[in-house]
Parts: sequence; C-alpha cells; structure tokens
Amino acid sequence: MRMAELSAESGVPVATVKYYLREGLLPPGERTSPNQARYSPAHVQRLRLIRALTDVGGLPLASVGAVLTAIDGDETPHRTMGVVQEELAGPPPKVSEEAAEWASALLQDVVRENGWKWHEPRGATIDNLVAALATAKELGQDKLTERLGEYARLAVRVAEVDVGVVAGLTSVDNIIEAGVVATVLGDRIFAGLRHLAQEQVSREVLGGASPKR
Amino acid sequence: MRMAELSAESGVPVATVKYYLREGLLPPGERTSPNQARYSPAHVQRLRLIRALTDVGGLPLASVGAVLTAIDGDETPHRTMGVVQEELAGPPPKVSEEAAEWASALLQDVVRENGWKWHEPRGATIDNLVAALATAKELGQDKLTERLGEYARLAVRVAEVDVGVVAGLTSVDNIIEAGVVATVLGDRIFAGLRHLAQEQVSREVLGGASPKR
DNA sequence: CCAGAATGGATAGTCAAGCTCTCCGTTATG
DNA sequence: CATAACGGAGAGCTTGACTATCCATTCTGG
Repeated sequence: MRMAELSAESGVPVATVKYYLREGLLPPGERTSPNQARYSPAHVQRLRLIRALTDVGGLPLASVGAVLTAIDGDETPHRTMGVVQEELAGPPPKVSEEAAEWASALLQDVVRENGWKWHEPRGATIDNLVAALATAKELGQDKLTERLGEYARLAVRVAEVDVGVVAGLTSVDNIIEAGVVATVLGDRIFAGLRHLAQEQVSREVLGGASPKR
Repeated sequence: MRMAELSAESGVPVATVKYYLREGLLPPGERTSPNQARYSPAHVQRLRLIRALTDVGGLPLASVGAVLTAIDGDETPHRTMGVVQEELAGPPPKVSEEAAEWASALLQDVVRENGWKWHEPRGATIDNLVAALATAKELGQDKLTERLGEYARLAVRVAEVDVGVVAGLTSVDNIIEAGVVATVLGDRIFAGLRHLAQEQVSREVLGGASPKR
C-alpha cells in the first residue's frame, strides 16, 4: 500500500505520517524505486500503536520513540517493560529534601511489610511515587499516606490480574507489544473504573448530600 | 508577606507568581496602597496546590483553573469532585464509531453486574474509559477487556479506601480541597504502587526469565 | 529624609511539542 | 503523454507555560 492508503487505513493524516517517518517513529517503507516506497499492514499497526500511546496513554512522542525502540530491540521482556514504566512515569517533579526523605522511609516500610524486593537502581517509577507521597505530606494529606499499606495490598491484587492478562498471551508474535499495550491502557482503564467506583461508593456512604463546604 | 517572600516560601519564581495572578489562578493580594499588595499564608497554600496539580497530577493550567474555580465556588462537594474528575480525564481521544459502541456495551454489562447506577449525562470520565476500551479492542487486546469485571471489583475496593480517606477528614476548613488533593494524588500513588507490584508479581509468576520475543 | 532596592503591572519575548503547509523533482497511471 | 500522486525536505503555525524587560510607584536602611 502507498501513503494515501496507509493514511486512510490508520486515520492519521498524510502530513503526520511523514512527520513520524522523519522522527523515526515509523520505519521507512520498502523502496520500489529510488524515491517511492510501499508500506505494509505492519505500518498500519505501528501507527495505531503510536496513536494509542499518545492519545490514550498520554505519552509524549519522545517517550513513544523510546518505547518503540525498546520493543524493536532484543532486550528481555522484563527490561522492555521497565522502559515502558519509566516513560509512563515521566520525569519526577522535585520536592523538598526532607519530604522526600520521609516519603522514602514510608515507602520502605510498605515494601518490607509486603515482602517486596527492593529494586535497586531506583528508577523513575519510584522517584515519582516518592514525589507524590512527599507532596501529599507537604499538603497535609496525612489520611492518604496512612492508608498506603491498604493501597499497596490492593495494588498487588490488581497486578496479579495484570500479569494474568499478559501471561495469557500465547499468541506468539508480538507478546512484548501486547504487554506494553496492556500496561499503558490498563492504567487508564483502571483509573476510569476507580473514578466511576468513587462516585458509586461515595453516593452509598455519604448519601449524596453533604453540607456545602 | 510580599512578593519575594511568597515566592521563597512556595518555591515558585516571582515571574511565575505574577503569571498565575494574571491568569487568575491565584487571587490578588490585599491592597495596602494603589500599587502595593500583601499576601497571606493562604496564598502560599494555593501556590502549593497549583504546583501539586500541575507537577504531580499532570493537569494543564487551564484545568487547574477550572478546579480552583470549583473549589472556591459554593457547589456541593459532589459536584466539585465531578469537575475534578472531568479535568483529570481530559478530552477523550476519538475512536471509531463501532469500537465505541462495543465498548459502551461492555461497560454497561460491568455496570449492571456491579449494581452501579448509570450516571446519565455521560461525562469525560466515561467517554475516556470507553475510548480506552475501544482502543484495546482495536489493538486486539481481548485479554484485557475480558478481565474488566475483575478490575471493576478491585476498583470498588480501592474506591472504598478513597472514600474512607476523604470521610475521615473532619478538619472542617477545606474538606473539598483535601478531597481534590486526595483524588489527584491518589491516582498517581496507586499507579506507582501498581507498577511496583507488577514487577514483584511478574518476578514471582514468570520467574524473571522469559524467551526473547 | 533620601538613595537605592523592591514592588505591581503590563507587554513582549522565548522555548518546546506536535503538527501542518508548501515546494519540487520523480514516478506511476488511465 | 498528461496529470495525479509520491517522497522528501524545509519552513511555518499553534498552544502552553513560562521568562524577561520596562516603568512608575513605594518601601527601607543609614
């Protein structure tokens, strides 16, 4: 297929496809002459993946590039998923030294309680988590951080389902890509369900009516 | 306190504070003369809140503005939290008509199974969730959508903790602000815990080693 | 009380991200 | 063979979030 069809098939404008090619997000098509190329269904799939990561996952194109490079590379699935998590987390906001210290300690406790192994080169995931906890403390949100243990236990339950989803993928071909998609979309989907559930639960518990501030 | 101190206290540069004032994100200080103003600790708190929403919550300033307006308004807490959820969700990406249709039906099933009340003016939260599910389908991630029920049940458990956190806030003054913070930070914190847990669980279940794609 | 620093306010400039537009010489196609 | 489409490269555009520069006051330390 050629440009126009690739564009139509994927829903991405021609100019944008060209841009992605320039940026190296989309591999070049197979040459049929010095200045003509032909694209495959894999290109359509790749475009859909890019759009899913940006539109649904909210990743900047640079992160998408890093993720795609990891997918295409021959790293282990474990390392590839590590890259995905780093990019999903993004650069951690900076917080005060002391709050970060405190948050790290809190997190350490939870990690120990749950018998998790401390992953040592502390990546963006942990830095982000620490920053979020530190921010909660700085804003006086003690109630939130007190419940960290409960959240952690539920996070394990969710992660068990996540791993089940990925483990169930025996479809050979691009297991890694599927894992990436599951991780990125899984985040959004769970967040959405949680928001819906918050509304339900708060209606039940608080009865819907509460004094005005 | 005056500008310089406000800036030092909050860690936000003077130029940026002025910008937030212009944009109406920060209320003007109390005038002491036609062209001098004095700021209160409430301004420091407000600045911290703005930074938390942008840096940790990832909200654009326009959304922060909407949230702050809601907090300052005299809507019910329920409505205010609705605004927060809308802004957290952001504009939903567009997906194909048919995939959206399918995703809506799937979501309807889950809603019914869990006995949730369908919240009718379908807001950005639901549109986003539907879009994420539709994208999963378009990318052939059936395993993910099959488990939606399990995720929903866990989401309820998480939401129960969330509501507990907010309900435990009897501290009178700015319960709504606390609820907002809990929601926004809660999202990030849970996502981080989930990522950590994924690593733990996948190490246990998959044993850390897996063939290279 | 007065010189120099700081303040509030307004306007313009900057920078990155993510496209979008325009050309242009080449290639496919009815 | 005329004309439409293609690929490639460059410049331009828009939005978001600041940052820098002025300037006419106002505060402050000696």
